[in-house]
Amino acid sequence: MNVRTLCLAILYEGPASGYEIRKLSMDETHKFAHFVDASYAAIYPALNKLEEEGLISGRVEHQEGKPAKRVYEITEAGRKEFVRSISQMPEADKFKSEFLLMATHAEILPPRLIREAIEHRIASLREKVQALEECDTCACSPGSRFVLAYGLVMTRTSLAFLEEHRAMLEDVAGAAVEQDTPDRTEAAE
Amino acid sequence: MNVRTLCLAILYEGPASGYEIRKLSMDETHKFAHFVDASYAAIYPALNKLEEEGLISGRVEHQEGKPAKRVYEITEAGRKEFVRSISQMPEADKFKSEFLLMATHAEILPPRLIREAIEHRIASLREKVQALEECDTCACSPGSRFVLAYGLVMTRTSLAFLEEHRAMLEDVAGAAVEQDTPDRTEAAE
DNA sequence: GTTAGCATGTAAACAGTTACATGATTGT
DNA sequence: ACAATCATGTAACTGTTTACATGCTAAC
Repeated sequence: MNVRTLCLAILYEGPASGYEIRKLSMDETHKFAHFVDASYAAIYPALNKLEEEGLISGRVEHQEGKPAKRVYEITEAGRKEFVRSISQMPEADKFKSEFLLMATHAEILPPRLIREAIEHRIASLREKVQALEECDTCACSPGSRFVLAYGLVMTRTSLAFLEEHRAMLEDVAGAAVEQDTPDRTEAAE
Repeated sequence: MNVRTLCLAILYEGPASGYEIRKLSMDETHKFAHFVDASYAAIYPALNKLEEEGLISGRVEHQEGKPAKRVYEITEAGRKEFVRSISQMPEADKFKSEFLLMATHAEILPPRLIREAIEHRIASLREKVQALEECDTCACSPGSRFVLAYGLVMTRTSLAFLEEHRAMLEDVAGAAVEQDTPDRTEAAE
């Protein structure tokens, strides 16, 4: 998904400014967390283009004690365009994990690093589980409830797997590295 | 992860040509499937740059009945650089799902589309589970075994969740749309 | 009086894709 | 004859990020 669709998706829920869209796209507990996290430099031009196309309409809103903000609202044409853009057969999920890349190479990395990375990951997965558990599922649509429940199940599964199998990585960490001995050629090829 | 690191990761396992790296990066059952899928236009320049930097070295290999290929091998400096590049604390996993975006908005989409998307997803998840089950885990390192096992558990969980809760989406699909314009749907490719 | 947050935006750079260009060989 | 696979590569484009620029208010 691109920033354009992200903006439409968020504005479909209700009016927001560029700044608020950014905050929402970063909030892990928000449903859009499953999709993108965009920077301001991507959001503002996207909003301007969407307004040019008549898919959203903006108005300046003055606030006390804060700078004025430009609040956008989705138009009827925008709603149609959004529905059209999510009506194609979805592509397979895309997933990238630096942790799994590290895990694959546990043997050639220092045990300390592996242990730290595991602890770090467990901590952030626990945080995410907690945040998802605290979401008020009553407040949202059935579709969003499905997605939140899915996120919770997947995050719990990920956490449980790591807690159960962490020894698999910790026990082999550093096994294929000789620290002091210079020019050690590895046996495995 | 970027194409540069992908190339180093694959060449760390053994020599390969640009064409072969592409194939490996696309193979869902291969361990690198968890990381990136790069196009030729990204791989070839990356390989040239890595060779310039002395991190890999290439030689032309002539073949009978096929065009010659340029096979690259990782150098000692390349191995060091790869270890260095995966030694930073891993960032949180990145995940994008067009299916979940669609699911979130099940209410405003036609039931037919939702049903098709679910069937499609179930089919591809089943394929992935089967492919992962057929992987010969004995042949690979403990780190790779961990990653493969993780992939299998997560894929099975995703599949089970969808099979158990598909009704949640199917029952609400189209609930929030007025059929004022009858059957203006075009056949998707 | 400095840091943090609100708010919008631009310029330069980077990463990566699509489409194109080439050419050989094998199979239908 | 035509398509598919192997094999390498470039040009143009898209999308996105980093760093910068501005300025106002609130809190420490």
